[in-house]
Amino acid sequence: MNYNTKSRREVLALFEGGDVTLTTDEITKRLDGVPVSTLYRRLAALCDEGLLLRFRADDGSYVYRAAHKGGCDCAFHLKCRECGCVEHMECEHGKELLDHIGAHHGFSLDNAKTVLYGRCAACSRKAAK
Amino acid sequence: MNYNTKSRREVLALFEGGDVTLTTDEITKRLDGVPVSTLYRRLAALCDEGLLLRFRADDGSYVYRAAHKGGCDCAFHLKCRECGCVEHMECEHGKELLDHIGAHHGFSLDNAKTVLYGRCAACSRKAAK
DNA sequence: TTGCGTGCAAAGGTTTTGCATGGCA
DNA sequence: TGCCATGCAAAACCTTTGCACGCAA
Repeated sequence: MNYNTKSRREVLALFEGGDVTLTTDEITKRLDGVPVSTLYRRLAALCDEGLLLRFRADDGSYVYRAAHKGGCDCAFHLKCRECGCVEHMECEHGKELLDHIGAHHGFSLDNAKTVLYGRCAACSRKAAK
Repeated sequence: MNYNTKSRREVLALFEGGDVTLTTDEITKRLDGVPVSTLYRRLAALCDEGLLLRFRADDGSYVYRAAHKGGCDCAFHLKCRECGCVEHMECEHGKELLDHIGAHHGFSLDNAKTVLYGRCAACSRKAAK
């Protein structure tokens, strides 16, 4: 399974080199000519393989992100609701909270699925003007 | 605007008394007979008024929750991906992290929109068996 | 050759909208 | 009475699926 086909290569190429986060809409536009059914099937397969992660966007559509090899080490991901950027929060405070949530609240967090929403520093500055 | 109509009263009644979280599907079933278009319009209006909060569920549909008067004081909400329960995490650790995120990462969190996903204590125990 | 992948079109589920009518204030 | 709310049906939207054909291994 998982033949090395053209569409597979094209989809993966979009996510190369960095913390790319793409909506289904962006993917279909960049891969103009590829039928959506193929895209959905390929994206789903890549998620199954663990190469991509899939989230629900606020508008109900999907958003995909490349899974970091070996798993992302970040405690949390901070997504700006204005510019859409995603910050990876890799600091001790965050990791402590993860431990605390597990130890004191009995809750094991799925941090591949967890995104904190808010407004990033840049957009806060813009809004303050 | 916002007349005190039958459907408005019925929708609000569902959210009375506690931390209720309802999917659109549950709402339409409990209010059998009310057309979905009315429900969607009323739910949207109640969100605009600030009485309800609206989130995307994993299946792409909406989930509604009563907005606490004066805003929910919890640092975070922990949602179990198995049983669907939502825990309000009101502890100093969480609040410290909120402050830290603001102070050190320049990120102002919108905690009405932020939900941490994982597995609650009860479901973890069940899974361990 | 075998079996997954592709393309097209049709179906599925949830949410939104148009329009005429009904009901609150 | 004026204006918002309601009901019904149709549309919009994103995603999934069926089926015959194509292509990688």
